[in-house]
Amino acid sequence: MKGKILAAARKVFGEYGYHGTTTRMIAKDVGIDISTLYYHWGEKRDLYESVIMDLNEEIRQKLLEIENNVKGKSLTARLEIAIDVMCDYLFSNPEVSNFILFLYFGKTRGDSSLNFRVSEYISNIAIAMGLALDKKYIPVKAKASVIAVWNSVLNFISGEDFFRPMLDIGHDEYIVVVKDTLKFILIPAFTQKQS
Amino acid sequence: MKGKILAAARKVFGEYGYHGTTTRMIAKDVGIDISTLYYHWGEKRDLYESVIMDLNEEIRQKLLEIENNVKGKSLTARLEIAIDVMCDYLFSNPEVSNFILFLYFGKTRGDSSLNFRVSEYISNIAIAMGLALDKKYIPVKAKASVIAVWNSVLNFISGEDFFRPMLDIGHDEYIVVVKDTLKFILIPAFTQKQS
DNA sequence: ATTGTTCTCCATCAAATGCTGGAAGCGATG
DNA sequence: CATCGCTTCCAGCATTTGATGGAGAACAAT
Repeated sequence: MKGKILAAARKVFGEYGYHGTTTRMIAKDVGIDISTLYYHWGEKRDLYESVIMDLNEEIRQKLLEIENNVKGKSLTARLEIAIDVMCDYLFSNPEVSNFILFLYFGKTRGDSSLNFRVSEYISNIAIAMGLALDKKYIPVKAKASVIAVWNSVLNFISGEDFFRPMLDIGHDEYIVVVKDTLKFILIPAFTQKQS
Repeated sequence: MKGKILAAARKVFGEYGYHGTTTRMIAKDVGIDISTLYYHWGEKRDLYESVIMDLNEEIRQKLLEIENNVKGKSLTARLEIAIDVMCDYLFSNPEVSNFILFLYFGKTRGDSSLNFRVSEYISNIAIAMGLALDKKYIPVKAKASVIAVWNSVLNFISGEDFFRPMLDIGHDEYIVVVKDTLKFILIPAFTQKQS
């Protein structure tokens, strides 16, 4: 039950954001009374933070998976694999990217400072992609590039409802276009001669 | 007064999103009673939609300005100008990009279908940048590329509080890094030989 | 001064929302 | 069966929040 609630919370929080979500919405989504929800998770904020921690772990795993997959490959191949894997994962779990974007851009009333551990990920990706040679010092440029890529992926997935009508294509084709566009833009950038 | 309220609403809605914003927060920001706010703008939703329309017009103007600036320039120069102008504008008005991102990714309780006229912009940019030759038919690839660029810009600006600490740099340097990173990634992509 | 218009605020309401107490269901154990 | 622990739900409380009515201030026109 705790798991079912957590999954529903992730979904609803991802769609409507923290303030846009009411505990009753989550409870209804699970099919239980609010009291049951409070019995298992306590305050709304606690549940919200639990979702964050849950997502943190899931994404860490996913990036680890990518890291293992790209070892020894060429830079182009590494980028392609990373884009494909992340897109497949996020398209299958669209609430994830939505949730993360809310965390990035939305303030939460009352104090906040919720920590989503992207920072470590960014560095790890930069190294895995070969953008940084020394683990001790990762250039600002490398980090910023990874952030840009990371965001591009999230945006295309979360913004599907918004962007797909503009392109006038179906869902499956959208996935292909997104992957192609990301590769089209990113691969030349990272494989160009460093100036 | 109507103007002051609209400006405050834009700011607060941009920070906290629709549901995260209360009419009292906006009124307090202006320094007036809520009743005064309701007197001028009626329902919260009306005020919200007014902000959207206001932003629509402002962005249309900004893109028009860019369009006029890039005429006759090379593709590389066009991209650089577009990135610089948009970054300068959005860094000076960070609530704008935040607001737009909320529109993209956040559902609003109750019925929604608020229309933010990005679709036209996307096509116009594609043409202005020379990614599409025929105004009648703009390739999906061109549109998708423009969307990716557009999103990248918004993300860097709205996510400054999130990303800047990762890079461990100051605000002014952040602006420079963002512009450079965008150019670093985008220019090679669009100037590469089409395959 | 009177009148009328516009604007602002105080007090307040009704609904929504976060949250809780207590009673009842239910399965395991004795 | 009786008891215990765990879980679920009903009913309700306190606060927040969207929204309004009415009284008064500011000000202009006559």
